[in-house]
Amino acid sequence: MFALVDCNNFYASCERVFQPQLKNKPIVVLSNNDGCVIARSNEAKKLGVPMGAPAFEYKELFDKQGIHVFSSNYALYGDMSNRVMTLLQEFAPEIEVYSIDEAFLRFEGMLPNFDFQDYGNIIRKVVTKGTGIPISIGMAPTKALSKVANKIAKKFAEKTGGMYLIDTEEKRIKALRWTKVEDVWGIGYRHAKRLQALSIYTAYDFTQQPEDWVRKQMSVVGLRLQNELKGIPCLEMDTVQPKKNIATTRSFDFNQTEFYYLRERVATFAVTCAEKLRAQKSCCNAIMIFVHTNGHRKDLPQYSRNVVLPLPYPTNSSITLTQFAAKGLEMIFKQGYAYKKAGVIVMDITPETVQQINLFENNPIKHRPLMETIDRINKSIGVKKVKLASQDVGRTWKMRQEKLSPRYTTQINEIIKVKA
DNA sequence: TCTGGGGTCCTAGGACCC
DNA sequence: TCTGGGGTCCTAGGACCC
Repeated sequence: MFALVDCNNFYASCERVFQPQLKNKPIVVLSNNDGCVIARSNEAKKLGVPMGAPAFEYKELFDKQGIHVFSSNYALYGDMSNRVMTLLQEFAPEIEVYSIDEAFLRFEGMLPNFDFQDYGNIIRKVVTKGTGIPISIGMAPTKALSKVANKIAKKFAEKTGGMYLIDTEEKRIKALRWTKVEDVWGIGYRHAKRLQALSIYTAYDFTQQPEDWVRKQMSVVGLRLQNELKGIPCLEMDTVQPKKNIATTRSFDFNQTEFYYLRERVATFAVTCAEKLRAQKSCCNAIMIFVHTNGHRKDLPQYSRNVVLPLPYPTNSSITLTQFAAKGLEMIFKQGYAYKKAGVIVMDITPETVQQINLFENNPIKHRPLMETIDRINKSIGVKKVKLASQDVGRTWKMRQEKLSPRYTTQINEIIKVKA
């Protein structure tokens, strides 16, 4: 038996934990730079705020309807997520943290008459009491079906109490007939359109299609999914593995035209990638740098390019990666364009312990003690206190975050105050 | 004025090997 | 009409997820 545990309106719920007066009030959370809506409370959804809505277009609605607006506070959401996941670990021998607000649990070794419904209710109570975050749970014999069950739990929260179990053939069929094909986990926009054109409207319809046809149209990915929906498990639990690519990319608050600015941004992105690599004890063997203009501005000339540079040896040194990032930027930067976004992606990641020394290059690991020291200092006195000179030492650059809430759970001076 | 930031997997085709 | 028969690796592009 699998369970999919999902936090309800996660970012909005995190904000609400520390501002309980916002219970039952509409809340939205914005993306970086306060660009567009990435999370909504149920009340905000009912008021007609769509996912991805540009904030500037909806400002009037926010004001008129008294919608509470927040900038993204990832320090808070990440910490709250860890708390939820830590509690969930107590309930199953295996857990897969699927995203910041979702986890699969796999149950094994339960007695034949084990009451999963009751167990799910207990998990909900413990997590909500321990963190303040409301959750929904779907349980079923496969991962894909537990996703379906979760959707039912959430959609019919009053009837289900936020926990739904698919444990009979009858319930499985009923659930699949209720699920629209475009809402199935693993069927995206494109496949949904194609399936609908062939009169395949529900998850149940999809399970009735011949296997070789599914295989041909949607590859083994689609076939696995079909089996999962039929109740045949094909998807394993994914334990935490080191990332294969690591990206740091940002849109700018305003268009940048100067090479000088972009070089600083790209250097900072490279440093962040290096830090992420060191945190997972990996090195990368290639680095990609990209820049592009604002695709929404049809009136401006457009330019978009990337370059992948192989590295002479595996590295996670901020210094080395910054140097290559600058070199890459020089290769692709063109004067005369208004750049809106840039990013650095480190690729071809290998474990730190496996070091192939290059015959013709100098000692590739000479930066390691320095990097360890920087990491240690930044950890003890606050992130990003020690920087490279190529970064924004003068703090010239800042993300727009006008509605940022305090980091209640990770900064001692921002901790919530309770008045006597 | 303003429109996010991450990830994964699969397939086909090209380039190469013997 | 005919033009071998295996392989591997890499990349771009497509599809999906949160």
